[in-house]
Amino acid sequence: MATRTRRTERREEPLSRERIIGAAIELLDRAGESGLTFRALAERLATGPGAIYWHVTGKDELLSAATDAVVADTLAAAGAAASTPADTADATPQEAIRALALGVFDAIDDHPWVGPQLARTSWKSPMLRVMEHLGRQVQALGIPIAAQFASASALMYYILGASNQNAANTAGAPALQPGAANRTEFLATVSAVWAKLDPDEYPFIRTVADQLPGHDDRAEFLTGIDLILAGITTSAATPSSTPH
Amino acid sequence: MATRTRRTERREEPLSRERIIGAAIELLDRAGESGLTFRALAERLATGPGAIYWHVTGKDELLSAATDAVVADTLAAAGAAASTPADTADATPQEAIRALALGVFDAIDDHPWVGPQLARTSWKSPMLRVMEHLGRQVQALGIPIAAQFASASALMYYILGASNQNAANTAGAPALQPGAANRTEFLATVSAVWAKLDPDEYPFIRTVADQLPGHDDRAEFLTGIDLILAGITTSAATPSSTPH
DNA sequence: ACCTGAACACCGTTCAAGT
DNA sequence: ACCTGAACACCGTTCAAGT
Repeated sequence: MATRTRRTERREEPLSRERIIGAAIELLDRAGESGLTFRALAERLATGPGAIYWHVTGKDELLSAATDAVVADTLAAAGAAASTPADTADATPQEAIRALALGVFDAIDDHPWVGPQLARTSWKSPMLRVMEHLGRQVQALGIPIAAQFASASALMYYILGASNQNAANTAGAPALQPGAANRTEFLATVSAVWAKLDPDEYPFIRTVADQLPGHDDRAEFLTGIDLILAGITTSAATPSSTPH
Repeated sequence: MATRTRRTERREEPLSRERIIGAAIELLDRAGESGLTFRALAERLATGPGAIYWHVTGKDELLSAATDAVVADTLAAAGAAASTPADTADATPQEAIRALALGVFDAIDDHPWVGPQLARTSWKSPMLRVMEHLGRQVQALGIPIAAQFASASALMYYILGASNQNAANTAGAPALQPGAANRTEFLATVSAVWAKLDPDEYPFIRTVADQLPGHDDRAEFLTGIDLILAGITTSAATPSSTPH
């Protein structure tokens, strides 16, 4: 987790890139991407808007740095949890991948602005870091080299997309943020809307509508991970099984 | 494909929601998300900024409508191509899913702003439409009901994430947009950067770096689709194979 | 009913001026 | 070297006024 700083900054400590990024993360967590403003940031840091530009080139770099910080924290925590003997003796690659995936899932749930930011930043350092960790476990699974990149990519994109969707759903009920109660309420609402869709246009969505309310988001997320893991291992066993 | 309108609008035809959305898509395609401005839009439509608000509630709705239009066009085209006897006699569900996936992939390649927009919009109509089409094919595969949603979701998120990444890569070389030559050049540059990463921090990325330049993006994308399809079918054959 | 365009309250960013 | 804060060039959105 990113370091929590006090609401009102003590002005004695000088401005620094680190403090700016920390304050930016706080603003983003509380008010979303539109909440990050150089003026709001300056007020929070008890300085002027221009001062920030001495430590940071602009808003883009600030957003990247904030995203990078969150992801780095997440991977450090997930990596430690997976490889420390304190957890489970020696984790299988599958277990390590699940732990990694859940780490990203929870991080994006805590910081909903991170998802869109990751998707936007092409192959910059945060995505690279996640890919690196996933790729090592894919290698540990014994997947042939030629299929490793595709395997890690499939996991990566699923993790990013599902986490993003989940975070967007959570933000969908704008009243209270962390309440688990109103999230299930939100899902019930969505389910009701789906059930009323045009049967000719949305037959599949309708049949699936009543499964929605009971879902545990994290469990459902892991189901998808397992599904892709199954695809990775069986595809490696019988290479190029399906022609295109 | 969305209807191309002339650069300078003939001012005889009255303003309409449809014309506004068309002009918005043109602006987005040419200049990206930041290029869509009510002032630029007004100039293009030979009117004032305020006029647009009579047909559209605001920028958010305009962006949603533009995204919806692109996705609707794409699905209409992909659906027709997959189900028409003119193409191949009767397509298997796998082939239909690949066609659908490629349709979205190409659409996001043509309209890079669509990807982030789709990811942002939770379970609104464009995503729902894609899910519906994917879900029908998943049903056609004979997947049990309980696993259908997870299967369609995995496909959906992979498609969205991979298409997005590809579009971001294409936009990464800002000089010429459609040139296939400089995209491979871009990948060569990325590969070179990856090869020089710290061996202790990025062992996996380094081993994978030299595979990057030769890749056909669309083929690589389909490899991932096939991998997930393999997971879907084998998971259905042996339910809950991997515990969590 | 539909359009105009000035005006309002914001932005990110710059930069002369201070310490 | 680091900070200040006014100023610039933009935004999305509103709204009285026109036709």
